[in-house]
This record gives sequence, structure tokens and C-alpha cells, in this order.
Amino acid sequence: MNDTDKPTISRREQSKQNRRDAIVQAARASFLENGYAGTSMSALVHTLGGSKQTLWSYFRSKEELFAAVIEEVTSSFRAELSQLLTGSDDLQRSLLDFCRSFLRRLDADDAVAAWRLVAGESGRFPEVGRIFYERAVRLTETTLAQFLARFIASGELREESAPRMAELLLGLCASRQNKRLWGVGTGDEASREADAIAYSGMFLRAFAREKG
Amino acid sequence: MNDTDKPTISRREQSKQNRRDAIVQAARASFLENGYAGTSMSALVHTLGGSKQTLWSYFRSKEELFAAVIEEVTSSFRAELSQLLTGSDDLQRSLLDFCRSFLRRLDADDAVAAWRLVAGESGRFPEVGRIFYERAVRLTETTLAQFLARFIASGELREESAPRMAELLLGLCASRQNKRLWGVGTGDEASREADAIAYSGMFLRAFAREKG
DNA sequence: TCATAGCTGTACCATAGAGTACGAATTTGC
DNA sequence: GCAAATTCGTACTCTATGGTACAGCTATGA
Repeated sequence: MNDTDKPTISRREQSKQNRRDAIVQAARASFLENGYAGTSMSALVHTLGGSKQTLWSYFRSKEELFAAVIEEVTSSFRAELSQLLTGSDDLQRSLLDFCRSFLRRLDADDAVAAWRLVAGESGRFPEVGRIFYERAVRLTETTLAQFLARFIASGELREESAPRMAELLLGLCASRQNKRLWGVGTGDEASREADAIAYSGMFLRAFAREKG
Repeated sequence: MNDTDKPTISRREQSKQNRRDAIVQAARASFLENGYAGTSMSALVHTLGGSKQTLWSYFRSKEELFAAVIEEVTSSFRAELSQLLTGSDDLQRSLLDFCRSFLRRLDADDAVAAWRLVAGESGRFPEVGRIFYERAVRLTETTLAQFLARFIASGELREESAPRMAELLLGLCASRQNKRLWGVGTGDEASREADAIAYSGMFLRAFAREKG
């Protein structure tokens, strides 16, 4: 009796949903590539096919559409990032793996574009930065912090603030992103691997307890 | 006989210079606040007083003016950052001081705005990111690396790549900037001090040699 | 004093943008 | 099959933009 086998949504609402998704996807592509001001609603209508009337019936303004796109971008980020931390007991290995996967995700073109969009527009649209942080970054921080807390408890990490540690490691990972934003430094496998090793290595040296 | 007491530049050229500066300053303010697309040449003329003819006689297009602004922004950054590293022999103290000053500089509203502008526009204007990195960030990296190299030589830091170390420390500092971009986290003295301590502390733990 | 380089103001052009209006065509639920 | 909800296409308004043209004004330099 759940809503998957007996959809309460009618054909109409279904196609409305699809339509909405299509709009958001197209808008997402354009906003990521051209920024807010560089995205034209008229052009969007042309890309999508259909009429302005229709577009405006789904989103009453450009800003509203933009908000929906930001929402979409952060939620897709969130979905992918929540699975980066395995339940492994090997601290060193887990951290390296985490850095690797996280950096790989950040290296993707759309991630770079999203980062640029958020950074560029959060001055004029304060919501954008806040949403991005709250719904994408912060979640990763807390998840990582919980992961680290286990190793503090087990004595493998120093007894210091886990959230702070998480922040520092993520900060390191994000710093690679800056060079990508600036068009410096490539997103190739080799440099990524080197960075993953450097970041997790630095972290462990700073926060791992000496053994024995 | 130097050119300060006997200016070779005529009154005309002097006032041209002033005019140009005024234009760049006004443009800078607008680009930083409104971004590239959000800056209007017509509005700029209005702010400056004078006529379009004049503005276009100094800069033949909006892009050319934008380039001049980026140039100005990076060069003013560079000028300030080159003096952050004292010749002190106390490693720990120097690093903490460096982080403090660097973070203070980054916390300034115009630095945040500049960071946003560069991040936001370097997708559409690849030059912008490259120039910003080459002329502002890279210089800081190499200066810091040279500074660190002295302590590697003296045995206070591990024998590892000084440029890499510099990159990591600056990366940490830059990570604070992200939160500012997103409008999360304030630029107040207290949090800055805490971050400076955390960054330099983490760095030292990771790269300082254990004593005796 | 005078020629002139440079400035001003204003009108103008072509293009583009967001958003509205509306009648006709199409799809949906029943 | 029919009424209602959507969608379509197109034309429209209003505002703004980067950039040009031009006639008159002003400070400069000799």
C-alpha cells in the first residue's frame, strides 16, 4: 500500500513533475555555464521548446528558478557525498580513500562550475552561499566528524575537537578546488592522488597519536 | 635628477593619469560589488560624471576596463602580501604571525569581494583566474616557501618539499575564505585568532621536527 | 593670444532582457 | 465525447545595455 505501486499522482501531475525536472535541468546547465546574469530566460524557453507562458507557470520569476537550481545542485551533491566514508577500522586507509573520492568528485567539471556559481553569486544572493553550506558542506563536515570521533575514542587520534579536525581536513581538500577554479592545476588522476596522500598524510601527522 | 622632483610628465598627462585611476577605482568598486555582467558602463559614466566619449577614450571596451581592474586588484594584493613574513628566527611565532596577518587581510570585505569576483568570472574569462593566481597567490607561495626553506636547512622542519608545505599552509588559510564567501562564519577577531592558531598549529605538528 | 587635444552632454543605434497578454491548439480526467 | 486544464506560438511592453556620432565647450601649451 505504499505510493510506489499505487501512485496517487495522476498522469497530469506526473507529466508536470517531468516537465519541471526538465526545466530545472536545462536551467542548471545554463546557470552553471553562464552564471545568473548570463542566463537568459528567453533562451531557456528556446532550448526547452514550448512557450514562455509555460515556463512562467512553473517558476514565477528568474530568481525562483535559480533557487530551484541551487536546491537541486546541493541535493545532488549531498546524495553523493554521504557515502564516502566506509565503516572501515583502518584509519589511515579510510582517510586516504575519503580524500581520494572526495577530490575526484570535486574535480568533475560540474562541481567546479557549481563551486564557481555559488562563490560568484553568494554576494548578491546570500541565500545561495548559505544553502550550499548548510545542505552540502556542513553535512559532510558532521559526517566526517562522527567518523573521526570513533578514532578519538579508540585512542588512535588525539583528544581534540572532532568537528574542528573535520573542518581542517575538508579545508585542505577544498583548497585544491581553488586552483581548479582559477584554471590553474589540472584535474588529472596523478595530481589528485598526490594531493590525497598529502592531505591525509598531513592530517594524520598532526592528529594521530604516536603508537606505543 | 630623478623623476619625482622633475616630472617629465606634463600637466596634461598627469591629469590623464588621475582620470584613468579614478575610472579604474570606480570600476573596481562596481565590478567587486556587482560582478562583470552586473556592472553597467552607462551607470559608471553616471557615477564618474563626464561623458561616455571620455570613458571609451580611456578603455575601448568593457572587457578592457575589466582587465585593468583585475590588474589593479592583484597588484594591490601583491603589494600588501609581500611584507607579511618577517625575518624572525622564531619559527612558531613567525608562522602564527603570518597566519594572523594573512587572515586579517583576507577577512577584509574587498578581499572577499575580489575572491568572489575571480572565482565567479574565471570560468568565462580564463585570464582572470590565471592572472590572479600568477600575480597574487603564487608570489605568496614562493615567498613562504623560501621562508620555510630556511627552517628546513636549520633542521627545525622536516626535509620535505618547501613549496608543497607552503601550498598546504596557504590552502588552510584559504579554506577560511570559503566560509566567508558563502556568508557563513564571521570575520571577527576572535574566530580569526582561533583559526590562525589552528592552522599554524596543525602545520607545525605535521612538519616540525621533534626536538632533541 | 590662439590652435588644439581632450572633455561634455545628449541624442542615437541595435540588441537583448524579463515578464505579460491572448487566442488557438492539445492533452487530460471523467 | 466533452469540459477543464495546460500548453503553444507569437506578438508585445518596458527597460536596459554596450557602443557610436556629433556639436559645442574648456583647459593646455607655446
